[in-house]
Amino acid sequence: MVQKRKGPSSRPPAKEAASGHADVAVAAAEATAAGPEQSSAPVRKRGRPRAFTPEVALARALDRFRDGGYAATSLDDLSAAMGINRPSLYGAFGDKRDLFLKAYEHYRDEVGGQFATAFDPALTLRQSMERIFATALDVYLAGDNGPRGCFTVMTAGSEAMADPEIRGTVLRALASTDKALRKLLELAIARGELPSDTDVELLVQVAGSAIHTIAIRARAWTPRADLEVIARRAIDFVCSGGAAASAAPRR
Amino acid sequence: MVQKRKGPSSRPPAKEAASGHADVAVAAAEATAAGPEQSSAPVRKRGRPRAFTPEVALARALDRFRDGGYAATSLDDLSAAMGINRPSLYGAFGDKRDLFLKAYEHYRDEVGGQFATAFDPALTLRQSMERIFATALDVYLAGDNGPRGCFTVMTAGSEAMADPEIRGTVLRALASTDKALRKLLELAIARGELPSDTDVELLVQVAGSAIHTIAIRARAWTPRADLEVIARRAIDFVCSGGAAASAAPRR
DNA sequence: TTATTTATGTACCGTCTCGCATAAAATGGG
DNA sequence: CCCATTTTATGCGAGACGGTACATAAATAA
Repeated sequence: MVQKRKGPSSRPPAKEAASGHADVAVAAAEATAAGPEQSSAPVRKRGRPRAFTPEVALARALDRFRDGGYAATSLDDLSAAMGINRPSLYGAFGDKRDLFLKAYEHYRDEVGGQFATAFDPALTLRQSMERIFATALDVYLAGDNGPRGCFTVMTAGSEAMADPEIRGTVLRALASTDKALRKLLELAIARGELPSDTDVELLVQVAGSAIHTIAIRARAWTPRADLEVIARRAIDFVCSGGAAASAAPRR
Repeated sequence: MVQKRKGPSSRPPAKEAASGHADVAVAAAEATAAGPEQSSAPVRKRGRPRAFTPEVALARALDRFRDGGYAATSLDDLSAAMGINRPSLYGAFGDKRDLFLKAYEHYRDEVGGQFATAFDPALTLRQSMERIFATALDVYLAGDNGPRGCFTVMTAGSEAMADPEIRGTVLRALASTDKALRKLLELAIARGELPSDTDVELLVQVAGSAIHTIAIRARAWTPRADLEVIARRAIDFVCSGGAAASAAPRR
């Protein structure tokens, strides 16, 4: 956590260094959010307790960032949406950029969890593919003010170019999806669902890029039916193994 | 947040209504940019001449918008980069949002022109595909401060959700690319470069989504060689006609 | 109880934001 | 030559921006 920005005498890092693993204990709290007062650890911390649950506050912040992006979302917007006054917000999550990074990680956990069920090895290849794209459509089209799209794609388009740390998270997210798709296809080959000479990288590319094009088009309010056509083509193509990858090129 | 519409008494539209086709005459100037003083129309307008060329000023503005996006680019940034003080800038292009839209149209003309050579009917399908992706890589990886990516993808991720007019331009750009690819493939079929039972929509999707995934990854500093691999796969796939589209699905 | 620790709410800082009012400068028309 | 027209530069102003002091409130430890 080098974080070159920020002037001297930054308090939040000092707090982390002083209280040690306090943040870890808080982060261990499950997102189930059963009751507002019932925290995870039986040991109560020393001072005045927080009036908010960090998990749900982060989710609220994420909503705002997903709607407008980093630059267009002000701390006032965030403070209002999270129900936390700015000084508390700053004390709990650091400055705006820190909050953005934490919200992004929250997104990765949340959406990663939604996609995880689609990659369940108990499913057939086709079942997995159907769920992957069904989840993608649900995630990308949801939103009170309009389709929120894919946060990784949004962030790649805005902050990833100039900010190395944010870029790192984007690259990690992209690589994670590629890897999951590759593993899924290799498992399908091992099971005999796809022929052993399948061009895995081609199928990974077709499926992954279909997700990206869906994310982009969703943000522009492309009707769900149109996106489903794109998804259907990718699913059928992958599940057919690329329709004879061993066929000789025609020219 | 994208700032509603603009209050009453907006001057730039009034000026357009008064001076009539002034903007059209300026817009008709070729982008060749031969000399700074030699304007398009031989008739000089009445008042004090402009100290800048609208075309190159728009190009400068576009550079800034492509680097940081709409919200993160201030009018001071734009004013400095264009070499135009804010009031002149406002008088010539309207407010920030108007300037963004005009810069976007400039981008569409410029990049559309670069891609146009790739869609020359005199080229073979493979030659066209090679040029399309070579152009995409050049355009998306260029930039003094980092890879600028695809402006349409960037704008889809940021402003397109909440601003209908910007969204319209994004949708037009997306549809334009799809249409050009479709036409290219249909021509290839008519010439016998691809079999008549080729699944055109599948190939359009694979090529178009490859462009999108390249644009996204480029913004995150993915090495050019990695992007070339993606391009290569899309090119070979399309030029092989999808490797037997008529093959029966395996399951 | 008292001390300590942590979080909260108000209020504020300096800076930047966008847009515009104003007046000077540069051209063509009469 | 003077006027009309258009663009230029200076600079202002109301508000939003990110970030922070400060005093207060609420909890635990001694």
